[in-house]
Amino acid sequence: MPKESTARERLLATAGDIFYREGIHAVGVDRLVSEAGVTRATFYRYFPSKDELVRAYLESEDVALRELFASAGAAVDDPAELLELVLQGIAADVSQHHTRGCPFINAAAEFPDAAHPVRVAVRTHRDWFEATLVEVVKAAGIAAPESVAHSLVLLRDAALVGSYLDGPDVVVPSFVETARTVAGISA
Amino acid sequence: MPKESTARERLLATAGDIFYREGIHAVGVDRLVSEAGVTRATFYRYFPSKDELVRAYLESEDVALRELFASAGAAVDDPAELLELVLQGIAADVSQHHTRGCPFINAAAEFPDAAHPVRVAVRTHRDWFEATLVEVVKAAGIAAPESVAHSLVLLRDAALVGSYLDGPDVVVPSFVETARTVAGISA
DNA sequence: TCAGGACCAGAACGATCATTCTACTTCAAC
DNA sequence: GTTGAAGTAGAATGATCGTTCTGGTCCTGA
Repeated sequence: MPKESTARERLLATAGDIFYREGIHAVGVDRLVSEAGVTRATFYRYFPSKDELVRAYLESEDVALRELFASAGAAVDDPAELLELVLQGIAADVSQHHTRGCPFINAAAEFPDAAHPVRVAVRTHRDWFEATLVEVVKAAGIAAPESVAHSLVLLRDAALVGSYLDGPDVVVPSFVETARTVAGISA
Repeated sequence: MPKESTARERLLATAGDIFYREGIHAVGVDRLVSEAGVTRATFYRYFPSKDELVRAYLESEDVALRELFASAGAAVDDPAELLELVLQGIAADVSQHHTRGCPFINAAAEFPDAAHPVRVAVRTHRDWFEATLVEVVKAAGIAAPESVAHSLVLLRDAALVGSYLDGPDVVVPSFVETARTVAGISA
């Protein structure tokens, strides 16, 4: 009953699944359309190219995280509590949801050209994430918020990658502890 | 004058360059052989498959880093000084040499199957690196060396990825500072 | 009723993929 | 002096790549 096309949504959802789990250059259009139950013609009706679907996939990941932050910000009043919630949220995401690394880092590994739309989407996401973290850290009244936010971005990258390659059990406690140290929060 | 084949060496060197700079699935055998000045027949004389060349590429990266650590260990006596040298070495490597991220992390992004030879090479490398860091940290007389070494592995992952995506100027100082904090070393 | 858009089914495009093959040259070793 | 390994050149394999096309079905809105 959706006025918005269901074929496009299925395509995007399928792409999100498969691109993340198996890589981007490794999966072809045939695979995508057959998995989404859609024909090639329909694919090219909604996306001018495969690259554009890749970009849309990253954009939807970006949107999902922004919404997560927005709802977390709305649910919590105390800024210090929000920071703690963010750290816990990252830890949970890394152990349960994003177990194959960071979609943006993985995509960047496959797209060396920084001017490519896919890389622009990565850049956009990282800029937003960094700026958002600066706000959260600043609101929590922590000194040198830019520097701390930088470190937290680094640590989240590391947590995502490390959880994929070494397992969350080793990495997540290390992430939480290091993040608290950097932010100057006592356990 | 080398008894050892020069064709194989050229192939491996070329693969190291191109795989790192452009990704793995993105470059074909045609490209590799033409860039190395070698024919397809010669390629398949030395490597049973492209995947095997990928594995050999990662192995050579692994060997290079082990040699770097070995020579650093031989050049320095004071364990605390060695740890500092390792941190500086990572910082330098990240800003000057490995500016397209971590070869192992990038490869893992393209090879989702943990049992694949390429992923086994990644596993081997990370196990060695972690164990080596534990030794260095322990020798420096730092408390909880396993935990600290874990954190340093994470931070190096983050520095490599972050330097690629955000630039070394932002990331390297953050890496050095956070690493010193984690290791309990004063500036 | 019928026009038009959304979608399906499937063939076809030229290009490129990894891999294998034949045929010829070069050179060192026995 | 000959055998054989190492290499070159380049065609050929079948599969898959991203993309386009033809033709038909279904459903909705005017």
